[in-house]
Amino acid sequence: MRVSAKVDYALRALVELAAHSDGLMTAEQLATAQKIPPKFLESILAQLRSAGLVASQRGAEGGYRLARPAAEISIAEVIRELEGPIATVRGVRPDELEYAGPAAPLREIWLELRAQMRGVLEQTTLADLATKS
Amino acid sequence: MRVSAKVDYALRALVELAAHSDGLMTAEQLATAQKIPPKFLESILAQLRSAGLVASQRGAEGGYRLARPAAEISIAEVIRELEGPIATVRGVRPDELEYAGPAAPLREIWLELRAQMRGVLEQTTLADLATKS
DNA sequence: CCAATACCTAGTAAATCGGTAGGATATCCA
DNA sequence: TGGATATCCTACCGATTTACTAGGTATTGG
Repeated sequence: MRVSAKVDYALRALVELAAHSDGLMTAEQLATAQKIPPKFLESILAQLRSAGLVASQRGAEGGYRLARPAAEISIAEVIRELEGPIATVRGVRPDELEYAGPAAPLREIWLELRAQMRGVLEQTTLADLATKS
Repeated sequence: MRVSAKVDYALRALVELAAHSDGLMTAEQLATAQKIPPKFLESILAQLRSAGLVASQRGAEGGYRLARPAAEISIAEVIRELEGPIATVRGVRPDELEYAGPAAPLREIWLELRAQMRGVLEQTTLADLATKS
C-alpha cells in the first residue's frame, strides 16, 4: 500500500514538464526543482522515455519534454509503466485470485479496492495537476 | 500498491475464524484450510494476538478465536496492525507530504486515493466477509 | 573544437519479504 | 502423573526490491 519513491519522483518530474510545456528542461533542472537525486532521476527518465511518455533531445541545449499532451497521460499509466499493475495481492492481479472456503469473498474486496483506486488514478491526468497549482 | 502475503494470509485466517465462530481452531487447521505455510502463519497469529485481534488458548485442545465480534474488526484495522498506515508515499503519510511548485496538487491526489481506499477497507468487516460466502 | 547534455553499463548498501528451525512452556486428558 | 497436543519464543536465512551512485560514451549546438 505504498507509493514508491520512483513513482513519486516520476510524477513530480512529469508535472514539472507539463507546467513548463513550451520548452525543454534538463534532467538537472528537474532534479533541483523537485529535489530529486539527479542520477536516480536520470534512470527514471530513461524508463519514461522507453515507455513513450517523455521525449528527449541530446547534446547542448538538450533536455526532456512530454511526448504527448499532458491531458492524455494519466497517473495510472505512469504507475503501470514503472511498476506494473495498480493493485496486486502477493504479486497477483485481483482477477486471478483464488480463495478457499469462507475466504472467497475476499476476492471481491480486492476487486472493489482496485476499482476505487482506478477511479482516482485513471481519471487524473498530468494536465489536471499542472493547471490546478 | 501491493497487498503483502502477510496481510492476505492474516485476513484469510481471520475470516476462517469468523466463519467458525463457535469453537477454537488450531494454527494447523487454519494453515491447511487456507493453504498457508504453517510456521509463517504461526508468526502472523502471534502479531494478531499482540494486536488484540485474536485470543489464544494454549495446550492440548487449544487454538485460536477472534478476540472481538467479527462485525467489529475491519480490514483496515488488520492492515494497520500488521503494516502501519493504509497508504504512504515513500513511506510518509499523505497528510505529511510537501511538494514544491507545480507538483503541489499531487498531495491532494494521494489524499483522495487514501480516502477511496479507506472507503472500501474501513467499511468491510470480517462479519461481512464471513456471511457473504 | 568544446562544452553541455542525454545515454549506457555496472554496481551496491540497506531494507523488506517470505519464509524456516528448533526448542521452551502451558494445558488437557487418561 | 505423564504424555500428547498446542501455543509461544528466539533466532536465523536466502532472495528480491528499493533507492541510489559511479563513471564513462555518444550526440548536439555554438
